[in-house]
Amino acid sequence: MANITEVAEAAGVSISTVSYALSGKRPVAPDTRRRIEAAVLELGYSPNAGARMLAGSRTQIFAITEPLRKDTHAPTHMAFVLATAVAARRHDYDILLLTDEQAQAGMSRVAANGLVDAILVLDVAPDDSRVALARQIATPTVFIGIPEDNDGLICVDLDFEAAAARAVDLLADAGHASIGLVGQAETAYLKSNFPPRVRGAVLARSAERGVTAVYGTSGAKNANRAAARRTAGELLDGGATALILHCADEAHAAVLAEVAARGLSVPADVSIVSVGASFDTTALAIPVDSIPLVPEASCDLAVELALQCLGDEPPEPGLRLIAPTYSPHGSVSAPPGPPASEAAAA
Amino acid sequence: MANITEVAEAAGVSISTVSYALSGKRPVAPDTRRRIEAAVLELGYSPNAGARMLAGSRTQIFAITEPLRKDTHAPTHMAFVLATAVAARRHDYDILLLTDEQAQAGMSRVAANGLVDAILVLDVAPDDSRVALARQIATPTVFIGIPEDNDGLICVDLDFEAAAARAVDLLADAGHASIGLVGQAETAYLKSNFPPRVRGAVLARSAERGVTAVYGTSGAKNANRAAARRTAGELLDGGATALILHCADEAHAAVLAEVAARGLSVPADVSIVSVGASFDTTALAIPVDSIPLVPEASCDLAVELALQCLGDEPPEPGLRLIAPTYSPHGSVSAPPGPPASEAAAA
DNA sequence: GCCCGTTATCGAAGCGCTTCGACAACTGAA
DNA sequence: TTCAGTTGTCGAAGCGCTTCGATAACGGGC
Repeated sequence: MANITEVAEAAGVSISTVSYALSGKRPVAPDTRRRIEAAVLELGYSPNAGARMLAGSRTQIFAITEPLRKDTHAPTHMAFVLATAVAARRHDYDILLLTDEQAQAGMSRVAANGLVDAILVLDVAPDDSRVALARQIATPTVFIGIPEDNDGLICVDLDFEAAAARAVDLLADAGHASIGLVGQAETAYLKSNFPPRVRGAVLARSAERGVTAVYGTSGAKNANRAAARRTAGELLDGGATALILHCADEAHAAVLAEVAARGLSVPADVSIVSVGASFDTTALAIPVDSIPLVPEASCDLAVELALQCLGDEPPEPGLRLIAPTYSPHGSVSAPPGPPASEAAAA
Repeated sequence: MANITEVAEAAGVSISTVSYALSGKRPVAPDTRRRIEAAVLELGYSPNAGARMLAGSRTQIFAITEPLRKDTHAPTHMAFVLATAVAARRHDYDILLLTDEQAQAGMSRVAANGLVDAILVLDVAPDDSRVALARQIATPTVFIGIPEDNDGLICVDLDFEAAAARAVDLLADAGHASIGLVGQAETAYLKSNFPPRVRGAVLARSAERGVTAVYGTSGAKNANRAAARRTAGELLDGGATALILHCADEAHAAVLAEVAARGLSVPADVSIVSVGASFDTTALAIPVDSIPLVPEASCDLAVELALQCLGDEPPEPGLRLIAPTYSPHGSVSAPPGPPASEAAAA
C-alpha cells in the first residue's frame, strides 16, 4: 500500500500537486498529470480511506439500516439492498450494512463517529422506531418507505395509492363491477408501511368508481400458498370477476393455480392485475399485468437525495412518490358477458 | 460531534489520558476515569472513525463480498449475511457490503485503500474468481464455503460430506436398502460449491454401506415445486423407501405434498432426512429430521478466524469443516415390512 | 534522609490526506 | 518597460486520534 508521498517522489512533484491532480480541484499541467498518473499506476496507489475521511469532509460511505428480520420477505428486501448498493457505487459510495439490533444502536453509532455521510432506511414500518432516531441525529437520513409519522423526514416510495387506484381504474374501465383484492398476511399490515396503503386505496377508489371491492388476506409465511388459494376462491365465489394481487411471488402462483383448478381462463373469465410486485410477473404460469414496485426507481432517487443532503442546498423534507407504471401482459379484459337469458332480456 | 479535546478539557486532563482511559491500554486513576466517563457521557462523545483508522492500525470494519445474484436463494444468503453481521458486531466490527460487480472490483478497492481489516467471502462458487484475488491482496480473507482450488486459503464450512454420510448411515442403520436424494437444480451444481459435495458423499457412502442411492434434481427456481414433486415421485416409483432432501424450503414442502398425495405416511412408509437446510424443518407440514446447515456456526468461526488473522499468530491456511449435528423429529424409522407373502416365506 | 521503582499523567510525534495561502514564471495590455 | 492577471506548483497547517517516551509524585527499603 503505497502512500501519496511515494507517488509524489516517483513523479518528482509535491504531495499537494498529486492531490490536486487526482481530485481535479486545481489545474495541473498536462505533462505533470501524466507523470503522476504513471506513478499511481506503477505503485498501485489508492488513497488511504481513513486519511481521506479525516482530512476531507466526506467518508464516501452510506449506511443502510435493514433489520433483516427472519419473517420478512427475503427476495424483495435483497432486491432493495442490491439496488441501493448499485446506485451508491455509481457515485463512488460504499455501503455499510446495519442489521437487526444495529438498526437502532448502529444508526446512533455511525452518526456519532462520523463513519458515514448519510443513512438510508429500508424496510420501514408504520411506527418505525428509527424515525425518532433520525430526527435527533445530525447525519442526513433518507427513508425508502413511508412511516406514519413522517413530519420533516425525507421519504421515497412508489406511489402505492396511485398504483392501487390505477389498478381499480383499469378494471373498472374494462367493465368490471366486482373486484377482489388478494392482500398480504395480517401481520404485514402492522409491520410494513405499504400494505395498508394499497388496501385503503383499492377500497377508496372502488367506492369512487361505484364498483364493489372485497379484500382477503394471502396468509402468513408457511401457509402462504394454501391461504392465497383459499382467499382467491372465496373472492371468486363472492362474485368477483377481477382480482388485484398484492402479495408475494408464490401467492401469485397459488392464485393462478386456483383459477386454473376452477376451469376459469385469464382474462376471458377472470381479469388479474398485480400491484407492487418486485418480481417478474411474466414468469408466472400465465403472464400477469403488473403495476410493479421497481426497487431501482426508489433506491436511485434515495441515493440522489442523500447526495443532495451533502451539497449546499439540501432538499426539502417531505414525501417523494414515484409515479406507477403499467405493464400490460394480456391478463385484463372485459368481464364475461351476462348469461344468455340476461343478454336476451337486455 | 464532540472530539477528544473537548472531553479532555471537560475532564481536566490531557487527551492522551482520555485515550488511555477509553482504551484501557494504560492504567488510569479511578477518580480520573470517573471524571472522563462523565464528560464522555455528557458530551455524547464517540471517537471519530476516520481518525481512529488513520492513527490506529484497525478500521473495525470487515467487508463481506456477496454477489447477491438474482438467481440465488435469497433467504439462505440473507441468513448468512445476517449471521456474519451479528458475529462481527460482537467484536465491535461493522460490515461493509460488496455486491455483484463489486465482489470483484470492490475487493481490490477496499484492500488497496485500507478501508477494512479483513474480507469475508460468501456464496462461494466452485471456480470462484475471488480466489485469485484473495491470493494477491494483503488484506486477510476468509471464505465461507469451499472453492475447488483452495490451496493456501482459509475456508470455513459445514462438513457437507460428513452430513451427507451421516444421513445415509441413519437410513441404512434403520434398515433402508434404497435411498433417493432430492437435490438441487442442475445449475446449482455449477454455481455453488456444496451441492456436488452432498451428492458425491451420498452416493459414495451408499456404495460403502451396500445400499442403492438414486439422485434427482429439484428443478430451477420457478418450476421448483413441480419439479420437486415429480422427482420425489420418480424416486419413490424407483423403489426408494427413504428420501434425503437437499433442497429449498418449498421443495421440501412439495416432496411432502407428493408423499401425502400418494397416501404414504412418514415415517411408516417413507423415511425422510433433510441435509444442509438452513430453515426450520419442524415448521413443515410434517416435521422432518434435519442435519442442518447452521449459518451462525460457519459465520461465527469465520469472524473468529478473521480476527486471528489480525493478531500476532495468524491461523494456518486450510479448511475448517464444521461437524454436522443431527436433530431427530420422528421422520425416520425402519422401512415398511415386506408384504405378507414374503414375510411368510421368511 | 536518599535512592529506586512504581504509578498516573502529560507532551509531542506522527498516521496520510485535503486545502489554503504564497509564490514563481509567464502572459498581454498599458 | 512596468504592472496586473493567469497558471502551475509548493509548503505547511490541520483533521482527531494512538502511542511512545518523559516526568512528576509517591512510598518503601536501606
